[in-house]
Amino acid sequence: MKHKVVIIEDNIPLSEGFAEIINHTDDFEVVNRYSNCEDAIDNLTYDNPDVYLMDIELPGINGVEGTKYIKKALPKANIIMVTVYENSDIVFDALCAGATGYLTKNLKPDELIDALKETIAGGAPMSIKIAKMVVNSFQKKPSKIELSKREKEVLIQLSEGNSYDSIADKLFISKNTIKFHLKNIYIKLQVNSNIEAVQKANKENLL
Amino acid sequence: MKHKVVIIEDNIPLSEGFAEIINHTDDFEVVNRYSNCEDAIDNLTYDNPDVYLMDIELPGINGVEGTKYIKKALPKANIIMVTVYENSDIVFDALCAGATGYLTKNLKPDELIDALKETIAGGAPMSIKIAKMVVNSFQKKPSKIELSKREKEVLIQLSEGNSYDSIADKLFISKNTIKFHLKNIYIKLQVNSNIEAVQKANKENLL
DNA sequence: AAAAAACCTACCCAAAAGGGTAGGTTTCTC
DNA sequence: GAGAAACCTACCCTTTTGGGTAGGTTTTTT
Repeated sequence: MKHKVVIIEDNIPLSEGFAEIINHTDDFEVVNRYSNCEDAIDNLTYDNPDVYLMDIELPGINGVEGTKYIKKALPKANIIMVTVYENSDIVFDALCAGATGYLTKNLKPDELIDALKETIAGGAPMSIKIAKMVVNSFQKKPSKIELSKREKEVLIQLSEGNSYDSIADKLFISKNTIKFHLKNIYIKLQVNSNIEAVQKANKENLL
Repeated sequence: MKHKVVIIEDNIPLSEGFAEIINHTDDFEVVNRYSNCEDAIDNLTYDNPDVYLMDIELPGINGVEGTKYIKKALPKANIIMVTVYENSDIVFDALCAGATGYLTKNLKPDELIDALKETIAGGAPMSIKIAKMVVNSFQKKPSKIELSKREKEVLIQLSEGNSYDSIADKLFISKNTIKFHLKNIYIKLQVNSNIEAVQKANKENLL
């Protein structure tokens, strides 16, 4: 049994090209092609493919919203975004929406097939630049702000929802000392409330 | 000029195997091999390789800490983790530490070379499972908690560091209403302070 | 040994937040 | 058109925070 692929792409020549490539393989076949999400969504359970190839820029519902919808209806569906966009926001939006992989449209036939195979094998095919972007997103650049050990402890306790009183108890220091550290933290972090301090510390990875 | 590779791996046969494979290519050569991070760190600027292949489990400084150190000294260094661990914490720790890629040790010679090439091309080589893990980490599963529109607005304002008074002004409602919504939010989120509410809302992606 | 950071404590006061009760309107759903 | 849910407001009072001053000790750096 071949793995079923559905293509959602409004550029018909491109869509046909993909289908051509896929239908020449032994493992995959294109069971349907759509030029918009709406039509694809109407036939979700009928098509029930192993993999969707999804364009992002589509008339009507765009690829990211379409991905969310399909994922809600068919949580096990694999959706590979195939698009020209390498803008980071769009990439991350697509991944957050539930995309399994993300390829750019300049891909070679081999790469398309490899991506399909990787998807079936439980992987997440990505083009080189995208993979790099994704990995980079983990690399939090160190903040220039330096908190002392004690200040970090206080902030961690605070972030866990403790009041100054209970933090004082836990750290065996007085509430006044907690406030003293907080004041310094606010200055270092350029904020003036505990909420902002906790959020900024989280954002800058200070804890 | 061949691209320079340094291997940090305490399993000598494995290290030799990698070197053998790499030295048989036209594009890469192993300029040094170490069985611990300390020795590698001593020769950072002397070796100055294009790519490090780094084991995680090493005597002394482990691969993740070593990666942090090397990245600090040589920010442009490409460090590929090569390890048996597929535990998610370790993978993400390594990526956060600055690893360029992450491969598992059962890789084939071709895959190793491909990974090196991908690295030089500015990519982030990952084995299939790792790529999937990384992509999955973006897919925030929707929380079962539902906040009303107004509650979200209040929480967003709060997360931006505004006081109840200024939130009241911005939303054209009274401070009492702010407090009313907050009370309901605390119940829904099972917390009892604004800090916790903001943090939980962020974590659960409610805003 | 001197200087600089980091750490600790106490006190004061004003502002902000938490928790409770008690009412009302608007909007959507059945 | 009844009921539910979301939304809104006003009180009350207690606790918690923020911001200030003014001192001290310990630890690290120069």
